[in-house]
Parts: sequence; C-alpha cells; structure tokens
Amino acid sequence: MCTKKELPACPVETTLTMISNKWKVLILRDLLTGTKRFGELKKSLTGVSQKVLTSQLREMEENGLVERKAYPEVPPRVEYSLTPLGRSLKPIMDAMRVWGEQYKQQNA
Amino acid sequence: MCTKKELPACPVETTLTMISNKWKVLILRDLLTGTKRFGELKKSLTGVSQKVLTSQLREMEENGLVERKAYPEVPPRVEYSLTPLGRSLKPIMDAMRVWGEQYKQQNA
DNA sequence: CGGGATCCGAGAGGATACTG
DNA sequence: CAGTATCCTCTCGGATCCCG
Repeated sequence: MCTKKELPACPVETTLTMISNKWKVLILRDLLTGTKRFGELKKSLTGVSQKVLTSQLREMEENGLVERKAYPEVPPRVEYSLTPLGRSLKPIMDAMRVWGEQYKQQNA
Repeated sequence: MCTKKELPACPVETTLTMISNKWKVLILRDLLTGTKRFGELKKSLTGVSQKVLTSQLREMEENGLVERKAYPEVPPRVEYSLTPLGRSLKPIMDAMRVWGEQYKQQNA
C-alpha cells in the first residue's frame, strides 16, 4: 500500500488510503475498546459477511493498523487488536463520534 | 437519507452515512477552503469522472452538507459551497489531515 | 461549462459449502 | 471457531455522446 510507494500529496488522501472503507472504520471503533475475537467482531458489525470481514482485517493488518494473534487450540481462537499505529487514529474516531452525537441531537 | 428515517444506533455510523465515500471527503476538503466551481472541483479531484462527481455532489446536497448555486449565464456557471452543517465536519477533516501529516513524517 | 442519458466492464461483495 | 474456495449477482464507476 503506502509502504514504499509514493504517498499521496494531500495528507487527507493518505489517511483515506487507510480508512476509506466503511467497515474498516467500524472495526477500528470496535477494537479501540480492546482486543476482540473474530466472532465478536462479526456479531458487532451487523450485515458484514465473513469474507468481507476477513479481507478488511487482512488489509488493515498489512497496513500495520491491526495485529492478528491466532492460538493453536481446538476450537481455534483468533484475537484482533490495534497496533500503536491503529490506536493513533483514535482522534479521528473521536471526532466522528462527537459529530454523530451532535447530529443526532439536532435531529431528535 | 437520514432525514426522517431512524438513525444508526452508533454515532460513528451516523457520520459514515454522510462521508463514507472517498470522494465526498475530498470534496469536503476542497470546499472547506471556500466556494468552488464545478470545473475547479473536477480538476482538483484527479481521477474522478464528471458523472461520479455530479452524483456525489447531489447526495451531499440532499444530506444538507453542500449548497449548489447555478447562475443563469452563458456559458453556465455553477458554484458549490458548504452549508453550516458541512462546515461542522471540519474537526474530522482536521484530524484526518493531522494524522496523514504525521504518518508521512514517520515514513519519510 | 455543467451537466443528463446511455452503454458497458470490472470487481466488490453475498451465499453456500467445505476444512483444520 | 475461523477461516478458504467457488460461484454468481449487481452495483459502481468509466467512457462516450448530446444538450441548454
């Protein structure tokens, strides 16, 4: 992704290469509250298919936002958590949450 | 959109209904610096087709983020600007810009 | 200049079945 | 449980032409 290639000129675009996708934002929101198992994420993100959820998590892992830890157990257990880079996106998430709350109040 | 219908339970999702799209974020970035003509937006947003740009602007207009002003001239002139609601998204845009700048520095 | 209308292809994403 | 593998649908978005 943005590893070695030239980054976009605009900082906002750089951010978008990370979280332009709706599901990624919601995954981020969930993982900001702590480590989650795959099944927990799937249940929380209503409407997402496991295929899409998996692909989004893989991309976020490649981008260095998410860490995947698989435990060699039966039945298998896989836990996802945010890396420091992933957690550094928190101000953006906070701003989005604040805006959503305000908007909801105005339209109540 | 979110006019009369039930809003998502999560504030973040509410925000996403407004700016889940990449182009909308970039349109927002451009219009935060002031009113722009259609052609200016098209030139600034490299890679967007006029069809997509038009549809995104229409949706943002319906969502109350953007105001469209057409002047009855020849050749026609159409100016787009942000409504107060659109400008209220600035904190989110700022957070995205800040994050992008920091990320670029770390990977310089 | 700022679109609307139409056609078309790629690919995102759903549903289902199977597996370590 | 947490995937992978197929298949298949259908939307998004690009390209092109036309119009006030």
